[in-house]
Amino acid sequence: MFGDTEEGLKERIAATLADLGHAPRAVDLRRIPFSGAWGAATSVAKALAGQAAAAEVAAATAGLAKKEAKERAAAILSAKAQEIAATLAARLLAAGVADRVEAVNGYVNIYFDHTSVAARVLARVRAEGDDYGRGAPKGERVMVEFSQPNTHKAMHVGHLRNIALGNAMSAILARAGYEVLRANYLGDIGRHVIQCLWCYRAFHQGEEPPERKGRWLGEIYTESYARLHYREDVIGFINRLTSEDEAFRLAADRMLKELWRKKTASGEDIAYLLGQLSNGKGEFDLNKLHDPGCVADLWPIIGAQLREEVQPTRAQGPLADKEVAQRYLDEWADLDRHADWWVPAGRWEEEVRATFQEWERKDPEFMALWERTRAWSLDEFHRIYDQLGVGFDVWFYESAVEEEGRRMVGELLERGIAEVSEGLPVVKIDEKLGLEQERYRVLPILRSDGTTLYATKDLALTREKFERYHVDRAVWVIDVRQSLYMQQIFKILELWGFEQARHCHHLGYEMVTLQGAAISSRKGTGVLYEDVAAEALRRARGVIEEKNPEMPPEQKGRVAAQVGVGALLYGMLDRDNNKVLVFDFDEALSLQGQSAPYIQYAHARACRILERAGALPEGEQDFSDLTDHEVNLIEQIALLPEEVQRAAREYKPLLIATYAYSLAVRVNDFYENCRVLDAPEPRRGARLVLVDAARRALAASLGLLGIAAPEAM
RNA sequence: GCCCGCGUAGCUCAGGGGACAGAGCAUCCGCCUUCUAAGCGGACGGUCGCAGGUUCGAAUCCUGCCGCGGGUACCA
Repeated sequence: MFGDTEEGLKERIAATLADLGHAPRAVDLRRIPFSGAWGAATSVAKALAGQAAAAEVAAATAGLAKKEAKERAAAILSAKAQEIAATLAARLLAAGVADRVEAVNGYVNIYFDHTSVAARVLARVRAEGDDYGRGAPKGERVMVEFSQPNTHKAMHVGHLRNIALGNAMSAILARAGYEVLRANYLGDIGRHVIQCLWCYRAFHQGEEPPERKGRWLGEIYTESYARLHYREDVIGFINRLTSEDEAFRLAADRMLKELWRKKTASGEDIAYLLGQLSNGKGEFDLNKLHDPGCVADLWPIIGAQLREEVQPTRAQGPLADKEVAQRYLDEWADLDRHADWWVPAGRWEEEVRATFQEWERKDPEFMALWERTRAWSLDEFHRIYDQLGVGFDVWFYESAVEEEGRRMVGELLERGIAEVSEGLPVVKIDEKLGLEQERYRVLPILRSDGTTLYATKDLALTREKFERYHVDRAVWVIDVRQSLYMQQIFKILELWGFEQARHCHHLGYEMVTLQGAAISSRKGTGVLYEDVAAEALRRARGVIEEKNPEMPPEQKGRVAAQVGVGALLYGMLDRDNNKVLVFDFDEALSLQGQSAPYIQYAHARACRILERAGALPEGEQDFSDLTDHEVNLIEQIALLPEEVQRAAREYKPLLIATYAYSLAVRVNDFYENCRVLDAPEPRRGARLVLVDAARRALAASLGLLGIAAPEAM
């Protein structure tokens, strides 16, 4: 907290306490929490008071009621603490520890000499320049894997949280002194890709748009999901309907008579349907029908019944709850738009499996299609990374680790780490670790049909990280829901003998939701990154036009991008990663208050002062008679190096996000209260040096968050 | 069932043993002849989910309970 002086200070306090006859005990040090007061405080006196006054307290409170006794004890202890603090403070002062040492409230406050500490801090910032805050090299190589988008799917704002966290974490670790490798791992194969390509070939071959093909592919994926789940959705709908709508149940008999007249359904199926539609249990199961096709004929009859419930034409019908019926009618209409899917849907799953086989046997035609469409997605991803200013050192692809994954499964089986259970290779982790209670459970590492799982590839890939990239520590930025899975992977790697596995870390984050509903690219309920970013840039541009119309148009565009994207990124970083983030468009795009633009603005203001001032003054400046505004700012600037270390240690970019904001608050406070350019010398020179240091600290902390620091806004 | 996370101002969130619990948004009032007002000052607003415990001291640590979310062998 106070650099090299911290340990020394603690030792001197401890020695002084020993001198005063107190038993040895740990000495705490913290910052004095008052504005304008800069120094270290210790609460040892409070702790010592508890022991020193124990007997006195016991005597004074004997026989008193609990509440009274407590108040009495508190009074005695607080007086005792202040007494010890006062003695200690006097000794420290006499010993020349500092020019000002005071006992306040039982604390001992050791005040820094503003002038000399300010000079030291600002000299350090100036000497280190753009490297201010960089920690000494740790000699450890860390790989941070993040982003991991799936090709053939759209990028939505949920993915942005991952990118923002991973990018910031990488920057923080790098500045803290680690050698960092940023890795991306693209899901370019798997069920989702096969599904998308099946849908593309079956329904959209040759109709791709001239641009934004990646996005279009995402839409195809969403459609494939809807198609493949169509029957399930219909059955689910019927089950909910029959359990909730009594009028509907009572009409079952009439509806099935109508179906019977169509003569398409067998008597057995009619009987089954009648039972399911009228019993209200919601257990209708498609597999129990001889001919699922009859549901297609029943479907319009269901719709007619719901319309009848909403707007009765027959007087004698049972009374329906119109609100419920209307809700179901709306849902029916949604599903009815794709009524023609029902019959062919029966063979789609089969078609998808066949497509999977094409991949497995590397069918040339299929491979060509896969590569072509994959490139569409990759192009789009690269555009997004460029806009975000995110770069990667290593690109991994799921498609490239499948084979290695299979080999690895063989190896794990041979070594007895994995075993075949219930027809597939698994690792019984708890059993292998000899744990009595279930904790890591069982992880399947290959499907029973021999196709690979995510775990298959992940295990193989991680081994590659260790062996080929020689990383000492691997960090995964992934959804918290993978938390158990990640622990399983770490344990398996440990069982496998990888020492590095003990230092691996899962940087989990909670999901991004949309007013309660989870974002899902399967269901297409996401807010696409592209759309949000476009709007963010548009709003930022609007503010620039208003505030700074003189700025050259080319610069306006650049700054709008820096501000808009910055606002989005900051919104992803300024809350704890294990808190659900409800994405609010206006809040995320806000350009005021606690936000990236606020911090960027403080930076731009500092830049403007420096620009107008010309060159920085050379030599030592006089930092005597600093105002509270200046002291508070310097104190915050001085904090950056340790905040970087803490953020790296705790895997918390949030710490930097909060730090940057408080720094900007202090810069603005300084700006409002302290004139620089028209201040008399030597004050002017000293303040210019301070502004320069503040500017560097702001730029550095924004950089750690992956956010640009424009010089003008 | 078991495991993990969350619960702090009207809303969104910081703070995770210490000195009066802090921001932003929202609402209201004030500040641009002075280095960019994307700013600044002020007002309003809190039994820190509940109950015990540990401690000189608990929003913070421990236990139990309540509420919400997530995970729990062939999804990723």
